[in-house]
Amino acid sequence: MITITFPDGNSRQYEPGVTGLDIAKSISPRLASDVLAVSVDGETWDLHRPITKDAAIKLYKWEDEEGRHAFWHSSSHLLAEALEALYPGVKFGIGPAIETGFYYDVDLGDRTITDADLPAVEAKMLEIARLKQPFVRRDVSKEEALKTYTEKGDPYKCELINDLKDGTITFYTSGNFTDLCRGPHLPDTSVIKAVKLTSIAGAYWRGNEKNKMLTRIYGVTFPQKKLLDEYLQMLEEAKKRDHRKIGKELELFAFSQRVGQGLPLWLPKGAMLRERLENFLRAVQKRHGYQPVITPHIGQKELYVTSGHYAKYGADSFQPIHTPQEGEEFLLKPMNCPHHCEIYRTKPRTYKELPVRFAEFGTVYRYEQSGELHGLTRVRGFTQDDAHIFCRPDQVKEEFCKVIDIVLYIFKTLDFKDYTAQISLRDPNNKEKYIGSDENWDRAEREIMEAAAEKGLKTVVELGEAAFYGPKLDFMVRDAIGRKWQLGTIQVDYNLPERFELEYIGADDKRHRPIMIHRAPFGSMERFVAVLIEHTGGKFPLWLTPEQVAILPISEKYNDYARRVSEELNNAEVRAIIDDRNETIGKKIRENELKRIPYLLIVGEKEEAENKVAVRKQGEGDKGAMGIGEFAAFVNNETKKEIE
RNA sequence: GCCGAUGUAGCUCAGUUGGCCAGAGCAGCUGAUUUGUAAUCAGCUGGUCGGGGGUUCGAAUCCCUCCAUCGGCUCCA
Repeated sequence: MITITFPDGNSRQYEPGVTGLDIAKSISPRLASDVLAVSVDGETWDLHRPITKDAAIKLYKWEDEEGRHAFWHSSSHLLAEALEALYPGVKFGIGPAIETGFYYDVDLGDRTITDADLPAVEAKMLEIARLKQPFVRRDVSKEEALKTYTEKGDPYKCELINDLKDGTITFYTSGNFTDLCRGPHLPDTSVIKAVKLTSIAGAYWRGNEKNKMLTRIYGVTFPQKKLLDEYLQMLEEAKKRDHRKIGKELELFAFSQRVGQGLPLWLPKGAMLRERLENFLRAVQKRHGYQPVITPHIGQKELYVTSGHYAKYGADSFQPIHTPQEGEEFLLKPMNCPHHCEIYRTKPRTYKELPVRFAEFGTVYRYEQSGELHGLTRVRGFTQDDAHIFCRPDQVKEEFCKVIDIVLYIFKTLDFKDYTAQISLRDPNNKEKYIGSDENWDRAEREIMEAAAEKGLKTVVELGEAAFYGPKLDFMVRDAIGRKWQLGTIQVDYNLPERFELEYIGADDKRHRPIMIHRAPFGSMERFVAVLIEHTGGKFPLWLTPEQVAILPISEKYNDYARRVSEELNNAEVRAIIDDRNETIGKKIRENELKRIPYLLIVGEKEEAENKVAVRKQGEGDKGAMGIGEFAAFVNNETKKEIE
C-alpha cells in the first residue's frame, strides 16, 4: 500500500497504481465528477496517471487555475482534432492553455480561415467532445517521435522534438489525434460542454519575426453553457469601459489622421483631468525633495550618440531634423534623461548635495511600429512624469524605496488595487545585449530586489525584460479586458553617468561617479489616463473629474438663479456647469448622468425661493435639498477626503 | 513591420447578391412648449459612401493600391 496525503494533512492508504480519479471517487462521486486534474508532489498530473509511491496530492477542479489549465489545454487538442478533420494536411505548431482559454498555431498551407469559418470548427469540436474520447498518455523515444512527425510531414513538431531530450517525450492521443505534449489533460473530452473560438490572428513561429507567420486560433471552453454566456456577457461589459470609447464619449481626447498616427489631441476636458493629475504629482514630488526642470523637445544628434541611444534606436526612430546649416542634425527627444544629465553637469557637484532629483513632465516622441499603436496606451508622442535622481552608491536603495512609496501613494489615492510589481533583470544567456559591467548589473539587480522586499511588494521576476542600460521595477496594471500595461517604472542606471562622465566630489576630496535612477510613477500621462478611464468606467473621483457639478434649471425661467448658484459654487472652488438648454428636466438629467457628472443640482421655483439646490448624486438619485454654501462645503470636503 | 478583419452624416448603425437623386435614430439648426428627478413635439440642415486607380452602360456594393482603425504577433529607450 502507498500513503496519499491530502492538503488538509490527512492521509489514506491506497493500492499502488491508484489514480487521481480513483482517489476522488473514493471520497465522493460528486468530487469525482468535478475533478479535472491532480497535483502529485507539486506536479500537475492527469487523473488517469497511476500513482506508484507515497505522495502528497491535491485535486484540482474548475475553480482552480490548474484545473482550468488542464481543461483548456485539452480543449486546444480538441481544436486541433477538429481542424485536422476539416482541413486535412494542416500542420501544427504549438497549442497551449493561456490565462483565459487556449490557442493553437497552425499552418494551413494555401488555405485561409476566417471568422466565418469558426462556427463550423466549433460545431466539430462539440461533436468530437460528445464522443467522450479519453486522453491517453504514452512515453515515446525521440527517434519514434521524430519518425511519427516526419512521416506525417509536420516540420514544426519535428523542430520541437529536436530540442527535447530523449526520455522526456510524451504523446497524448484522443480519438484520431495524437500530439506531442507534456500534459496534463482531462480524463476525456466529455466535460467540454461549451466552445467559443474567439479570434484568429497571425503569430510568428516560435515568437521570432524572422520565422514564418502561422495562423493562431484563439478559443475558450467551459464545462457548462451558462459559464460561457456569463463570460461573453462579462466581455461585453468590459468593452463598455474601453478608454477609446469613453474618451470619445466624454470628449477627453481624440486623434486626427491629419496630425498623424499615435499623436493624441487632448480635448479641453481631458486636458483639465490631466492637469489635475500633474499638479497632484507635482505637490507630492515637492514634498519629496524634487526640483522641477524644463528642457527642450529636441536635442542635437550628438547628445544621443553620447547616451548610446542613437546606436541602439536611431534607425527606427523619427529621423533627424535638418537645419539650413549643413551637417546640423537634431532629434526629437525620445527620452529626457540625456537632457537631465546635462543639467547635472552645469556645475560641480559635491557629496553633500546628493541626492539631486530633477523632475519634468517631459514630452517625448518614439516611432512605435504602426501595428503597436493602441488608443492612449501606446502612442508616438507622450508625456512622461519623468524624474532622474542622481545619488551616491550608498543612497540607491533608500531612494529606490522612497520612489516605491510615491508609486504606492498614487495607487492608493486612485484606488488601484490590482497591480503586480515586475522586476526585470538581464537575460543571463544574452549578456552582450546590455551596456555596462557585470559588477554594476549584479549590484543594481540585488538592490532592486532588496528594496521591493523591504516594501513588501508582491513581485514577479522576469529575466530578459531589463532595459539595455539597467534593471528595473515596473508596476503592471490590467485594462478592462485584462491586457497588462506597464504604468509606474523605476530603473537603476549605472551607464548614463559613465557615458556623460558625471561626477561629484566625495568627502575624500576625490572624484566619484553618481548613480542615476530613472522613475515615472504614472509612466506616461497618456497611458495612465487610459488605464484610469478603464478602471473607473469614466466615473472619475471628484477631485479629478473635469466637471463636478451640473446645475439644471427646471425651465428657462430659472436660468438666472442657476447662474447665481454657479457663480457661488465656482467662487468656492467647486467646478460647476449650467445646462440651460430649453429641454425637459428629465432629458437634462439623463444626459448629464450619462456624462458621468458626479452631482446634478436641480433648481426651480422652490429652490429659488429658499436659496437652495436639490441635489442628485450620479447613479444614486435624489438626495434632497441643501443650501448653496452647504453644498459647496460638502463637495469640497468630499474632494479633500479623496486626496488625503 | 507581419497575419486577419473593418472603414457609409459629428455619434451609433442599415443599405448582403452591382440599377431611380444613399437611409434611420441621436446630435445640430428653426419653431412650438416652460417643463420637478434618466429621452416633449414638428420642420429643416448635414454624406467626395476612408483616399486614389480600374472593371462596367451603370459601383457604397466587384478588382488593385494606399491610408486609418480593430484583434493578435513582433517591438516597447
